[in-house]
Amino acid sequence: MSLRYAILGFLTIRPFSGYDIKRYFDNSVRHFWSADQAAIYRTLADLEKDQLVGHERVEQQTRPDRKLYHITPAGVAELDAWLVLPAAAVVRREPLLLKLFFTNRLGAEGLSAVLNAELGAIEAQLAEFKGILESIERDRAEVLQQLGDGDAADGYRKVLVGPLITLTNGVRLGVSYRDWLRGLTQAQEQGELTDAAMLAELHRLVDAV
Amino acid sequence: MSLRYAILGFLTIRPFSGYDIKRYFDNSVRHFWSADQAAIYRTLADLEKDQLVGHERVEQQTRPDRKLYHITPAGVAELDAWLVLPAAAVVRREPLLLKLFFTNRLGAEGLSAVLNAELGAIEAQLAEFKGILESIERDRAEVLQQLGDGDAADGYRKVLVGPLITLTNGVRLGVSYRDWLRGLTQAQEQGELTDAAMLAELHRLVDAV
DNA sequence: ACATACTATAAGACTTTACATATATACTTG
DNA sequence: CAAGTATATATGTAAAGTCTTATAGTATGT
Repeated sequence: MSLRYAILGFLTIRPFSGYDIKRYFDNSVRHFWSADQAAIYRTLADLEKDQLVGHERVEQQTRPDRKLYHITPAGVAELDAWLVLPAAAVVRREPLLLKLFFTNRLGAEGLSAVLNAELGAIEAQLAEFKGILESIERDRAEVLQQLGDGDAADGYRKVLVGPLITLTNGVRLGVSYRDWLRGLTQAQEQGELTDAAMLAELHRLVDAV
Repeated sequence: MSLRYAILGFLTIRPFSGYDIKRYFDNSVRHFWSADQAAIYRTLADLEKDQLVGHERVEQQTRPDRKLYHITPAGVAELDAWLVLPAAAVVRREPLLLKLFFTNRLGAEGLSAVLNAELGAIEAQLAEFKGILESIERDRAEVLQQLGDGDAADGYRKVLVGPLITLTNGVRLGVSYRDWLRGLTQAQEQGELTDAAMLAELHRLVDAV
């Protein structure tokens, strides 16, 4: 369960409430990590039981009190130990690929419907990435102007590298995915979605590896 | 739960036992779908309860009896209805990206260790894809020679298209993933794993979209 | 001779994730 | 003014998936 580590990681940036963490997830790492709100609150409770995080109650007049969680030294140690471990193999389950695996049962109209729906989804995601990039740059310009040139600015820039790396992954793989879908659509339109044509393409790809 | 549909799909090819299905999963679709052995047997029982599949007991002297499952007309209808639906959005959870998101805590050695482990894994997978392609081609040549030129051969070739499509996806995305990892390794070696350099690369990528 | 792996199915316990709902208040929008 | 959205935490429950163990014979390798 790496949700524990995801939360510990966020808490190394600064203290957060459960509600904050949920929003942070949804805004910054949704394309490679998502978490249920209920799971976040329960995991925070677990982490606290293990003394990896602690919290202070922050009273609010107009809203329910916030529980502002912070990471403990033991929590930092646990996180750092996990970070250097090779990443666990991921179990993938992609319903679209499953559908395409049975293309022969889909029929031409069914196939183009499925492909078009997926193309729309990936294009929306690429647009979202563009938005994320822009918002990161706006933030960065603002923060760097405030901080000037010093250790604080250096620290901020180092923290930025990780999010930028993952964003690069999203954009690169997203583009490949879109191109693959476009290729399929085109092949279908030109009646080239045959075993022979696919095999030829695969050879091109594999030989270039 | 699309495991139901995955199994229904396989049973449209020909009857299978639970054991067969598990092997089929592991050999052909593991890179985008995996299933637990216990889950397969339970799902087969569920599908039978819903009368979407049936089975005959095949006696064996040397081994436990096989239950050879076949799909029913109701099962085919259920599968075909699912196939044309737009694919459900996938929830991704990628531990590697989570680690890289917190690159600033990883340190240089930790980062290269994690990147190298992942590079090894993806290169092994690409090699596996190459092997799958070769085995498909061997099979194809053999089967087509047996079948000659007729409806049976046409049917076989149509069934092949789906697997080839998903394999193309695996190879294309795998190559992109590997190139992304290589880029990171190179950038790190050259001390260019900075926010400014990453932002510049992201701009190149996003502008090309 | 012994250990390991393959064929074949299945039940039990457990973990993880998802979905719904509860509570309480403020602010916005039609 | 009603409905919806946002803030903030928490519980209950169902579904889905994983891990372990059981049975039982064969085959293969060391």
